[in-house]
Amino acid sequence: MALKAGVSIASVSYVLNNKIDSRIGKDTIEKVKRAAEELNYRPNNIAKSLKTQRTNIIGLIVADIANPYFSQIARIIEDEANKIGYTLLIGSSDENPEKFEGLINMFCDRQADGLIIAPVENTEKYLQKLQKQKMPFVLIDRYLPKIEADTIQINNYEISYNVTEYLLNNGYKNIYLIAYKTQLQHLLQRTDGFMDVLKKHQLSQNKNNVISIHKDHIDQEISSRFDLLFKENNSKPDAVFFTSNKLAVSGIKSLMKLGINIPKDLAVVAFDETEAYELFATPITFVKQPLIAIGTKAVEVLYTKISNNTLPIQNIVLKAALHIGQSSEPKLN
Amino acid sequence: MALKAGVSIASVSYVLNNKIDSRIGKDTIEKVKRAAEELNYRPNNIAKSLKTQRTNIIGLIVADIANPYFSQIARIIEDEANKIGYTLLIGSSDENPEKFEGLINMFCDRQADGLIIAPVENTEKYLQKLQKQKMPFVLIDRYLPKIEADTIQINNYEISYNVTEYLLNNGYKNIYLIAYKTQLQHLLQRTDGFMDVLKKHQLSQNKNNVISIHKDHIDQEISSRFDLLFKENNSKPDAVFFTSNKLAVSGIKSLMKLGINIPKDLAVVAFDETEAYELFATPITFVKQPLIAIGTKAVEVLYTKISNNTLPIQNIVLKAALHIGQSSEPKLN
DNA sequence: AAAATTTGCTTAAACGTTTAACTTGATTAT
DNA sequence: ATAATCAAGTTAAACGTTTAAGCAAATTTT
Repeated sequence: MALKAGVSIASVSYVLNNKIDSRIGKDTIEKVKRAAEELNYRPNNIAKSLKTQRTNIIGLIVADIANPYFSQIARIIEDEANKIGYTLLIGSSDENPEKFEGLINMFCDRQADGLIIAPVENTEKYLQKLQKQKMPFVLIDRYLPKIEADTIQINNYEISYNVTEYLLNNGYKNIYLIAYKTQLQHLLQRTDGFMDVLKKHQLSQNKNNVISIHKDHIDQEISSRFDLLFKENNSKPDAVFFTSNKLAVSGIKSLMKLGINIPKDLAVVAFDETEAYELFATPITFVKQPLIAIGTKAVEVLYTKISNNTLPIQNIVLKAALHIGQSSEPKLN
Repeated sequence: MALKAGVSIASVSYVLNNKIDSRIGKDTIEKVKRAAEELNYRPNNIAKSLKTQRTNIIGLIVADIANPYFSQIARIIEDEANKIGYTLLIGSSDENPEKFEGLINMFCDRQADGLIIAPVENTEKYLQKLQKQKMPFVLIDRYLPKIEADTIQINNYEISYNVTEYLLNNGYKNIYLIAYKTQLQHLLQRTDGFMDVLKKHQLSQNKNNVISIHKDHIDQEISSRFDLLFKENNSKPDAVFFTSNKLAVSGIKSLMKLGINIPKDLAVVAFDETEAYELFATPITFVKQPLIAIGTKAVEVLYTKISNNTLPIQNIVLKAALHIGQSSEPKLN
């Protein structure tokens, strides 16, 4: 390239990087640009990265890329990253700590400039390792109490509290929460919000209004719990609140099999969006997370962190909204 | 690292890359391995790539990563790539030639070792550029007639032919095909298969049994076409065959609004899977593509291409299967 | 007119690996 | 005893950039 333009290798670099502070003559600039055009020249990013110690790569670790919640977020983050000149590398941990570690290592090996992470349970040590190596990162969706780091979260407790109040106000008395068996704080907060409303209204005798499902056997467990719940004739639920889209989809399938009419027999509220809701006969009421805000904030916070790793930690909480459909219409008595 | 082990930088390289052909003593191997362990040493891939001219990166360009068809394929390809030591970089063109070009450039700039591509219309020139630069690539899902390249496809014509015959055999007489307005061969083949069955059974008077939808206005166009079709009383369809999952989801939503009962009033067959079908009241009959085979074959073919770019071109055709639900049950008269 | 500064460009080191070529000492073959 | 071979390691060039430092010529300042 340099010889094609008939100038030094350094001049090429200065011109192509617009380093106008270093003084390059107009004709040299012309020569280089024309040669670059003609040769279809594209600088070698590998070499550039080796020298500059920056790759312009952001790594994203999601829990499950097949889940529309994460694939949507990934798209948003990709767009935001591109806007500021970064390439996004995506990995899916599938909630598996080993796979999670593998991804962390992969991103470190590829010298990502920073990471956006939805952490998995029991992965504190890997995040601590990142902190030791001064790899900038931002946690999204979840956080780990032992890790002091930048986070983007939503108001899980509050929105869950509000949803439960909303159902009560609509006349539902025997509300069940379908949750995960988990230690993940953001999910526990959803349960807490629910429970606190029950307590407040002295309905807390029913601690067993919370049904906890193991993430690896969603269909089986929901199906068998629902069979029991809706076949015994005392104390049937009149509303269920699913704390994730996967639980909701599985649960609704189960309810269809049981021939339960929504909302006549049972009100339903779900968490998160998925296209699947749209083919269900009754428009589903669901908690809509501010995905765009989450994605843009995550990139923004990470970018400031990459630029200056000594900045104080930010813990950003965004508000989710309740999107009201017909699945939770006021109860008719 | 080298000084930590007390050996030369070269010895470290030999040991860590298991270059046993070069003769390294047992104690040196020990020293290096222990030092690597202690320092938590991870070789710099950037430098490695600069020297070796290989990045161990495979790029994947899909048409729409939010579509479960492509996100599934992406997961499969990622797993396959990892198995053979490659990292997968994913990009989504959103059927936009400019974005497509941007991704091609990005992958070239990042020095991917090879690309797996679902090409967009009017992108021949970018693929030709790749061929000129000797960048190995494999086309999936689609192909461009002007481009001689390795491809993985399915038997689009045949499966569409079979689906149409199947509907006829089930007693449906007035079948409509919902297709895209497009020049993409694989989609045209689906239309051809459909039309050829109609012709064979002398039902071809109705060339307008094919409804072509512009990809950017799916909901509006389907909705208005269906409004017309099902409100006029002569020649109502008794079956529709959607040639993609997006068309199917949109179409089924429309049919729900129109209060049409499936399969009593209308049989439905879709192309490709999506979780959304599962929440629909009637289990949907759909064409199931062999996603795992597509993904593994794509990686396999690409890998042989990377290893030896002079090998002859392969055009692999895999078979799709019809997954029969209740949405296309034999017609009751 | 000499000194100082500015302009325009080049030189060369560095980034962290890989790998061919080399060295040195030990062993084996003649 | 000498030559040839082998084993175990080191040296140094190279990959394609960036960028500090250097240098000459032109311009400005004194």
